[in-house]
Amino acid sequence: MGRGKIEIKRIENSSNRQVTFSKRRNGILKKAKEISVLCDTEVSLIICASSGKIHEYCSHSTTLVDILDKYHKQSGKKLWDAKHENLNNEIERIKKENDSMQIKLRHLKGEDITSLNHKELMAMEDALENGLSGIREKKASSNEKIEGMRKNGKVLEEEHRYLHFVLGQQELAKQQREMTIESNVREIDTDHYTSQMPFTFRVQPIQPNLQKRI
Amino acid sequence: MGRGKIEIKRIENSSNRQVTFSKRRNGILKKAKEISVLCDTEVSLIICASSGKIHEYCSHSTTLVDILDKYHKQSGKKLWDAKHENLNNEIERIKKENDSMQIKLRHLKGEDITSLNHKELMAMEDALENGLSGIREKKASSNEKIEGMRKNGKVLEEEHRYLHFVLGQQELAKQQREMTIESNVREIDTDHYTSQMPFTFRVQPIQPNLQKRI
DNA sequence: AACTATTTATAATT
DNA sequence: TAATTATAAATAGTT
Repeated sequence: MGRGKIEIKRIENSSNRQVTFSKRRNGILKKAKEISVLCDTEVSLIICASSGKIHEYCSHSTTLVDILDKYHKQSGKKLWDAKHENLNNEIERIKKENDSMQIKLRHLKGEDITSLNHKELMAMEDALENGLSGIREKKASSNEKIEGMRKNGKVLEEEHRYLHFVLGQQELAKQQREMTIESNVREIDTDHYTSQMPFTFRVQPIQPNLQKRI
Repeated sequence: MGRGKIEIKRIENSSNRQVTFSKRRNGILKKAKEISVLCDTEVSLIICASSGKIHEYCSHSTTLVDILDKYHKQSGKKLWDAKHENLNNEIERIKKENDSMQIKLRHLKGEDITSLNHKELMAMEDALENGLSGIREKKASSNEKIEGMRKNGKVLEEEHRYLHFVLGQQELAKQQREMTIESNVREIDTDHYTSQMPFTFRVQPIQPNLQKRI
């Protein structure tokens, strides 16, 4: 039906093929709708375009699943069995993997080891020792870091308190100076603060090897 | 397309409807085949007649399941039955379990432990120590058992060799007796064997505390 | 089920 | 890419 009769075989020219696809797709979708309405029947039409897009018609008042159910019952063909079988195999495979890991884990925890032979026990011992040394290394470095942070924190805190103290003293001195500027009171110097300061506020050298020159 | 234009609505006359169904069904099946060949596409057409009979077309080089698979992926609509869904869920669940075990195993082997915090490291260390002590206990008892078997084996071997020796001597004595029955040779007694026997063949008491009465 | 007048679909063209 | 048109194909009503 067109300007010329065509042979029903793959259209090699790709843009022609695309145009024909578009026209005939609309045509067949319309036909599907018409037959389902005119004859009151259930129709499912699925067309997969080479682009990957899917065009579908499913008659009103039903669903694809309903139609497939009917198809299944009537044809006796088991559409899903192959699929189910594959899924079941997959489950079987993963479960086995799971079980063997479970056993390994139990062994590493020292459980159920009666079944192991001497060689296996030796291998296990090696693995555990390796793991333990790894863990201990990690833990040690982590402990060090924490300890380091703690120490550093303490030093900073003391410095902080000392600075606050000095600041407070200077503030006090300033006030006194202002109040007694005419009474010729000697200025309080920093050495004086230090000698007044409680012991805990004196900064300890961070590097104990570097002694303060007295 | 026919002697007169028709409105697209259910044909009330049942025999007319049946005739139209038959004609249009052939028409659309032909169209489905044509588009799939001309445009090289996958097509599935399912028509459920009111009689209950199902008419189907599925393009060459594919199957309904394939097409439905594509439909499923592309549309995201759930075509699968509950069983299918369950199997998929099960796979998902087991895979997750698998992954977490894999991670635990790696941790126990001392790999990928940088992500662990201090508390987790402590727990891991405990687990490894437990495992190790279990393994060592087992290994020790196994070693003991092997040693025990080895010792026991040696003793039995010696007894065996001794018994062979005695048997050989008795055989010899019998032959000599037969050969010299008239020459009045004194019978060789068991004490005599023992004194002739090399030292290694003398049975050592298994319980050293039970001394042989002399 | 076959026929055929007419509608519909669409291949080629614009 | 979309509209047009000449023609093939489909089919509604008839026999």
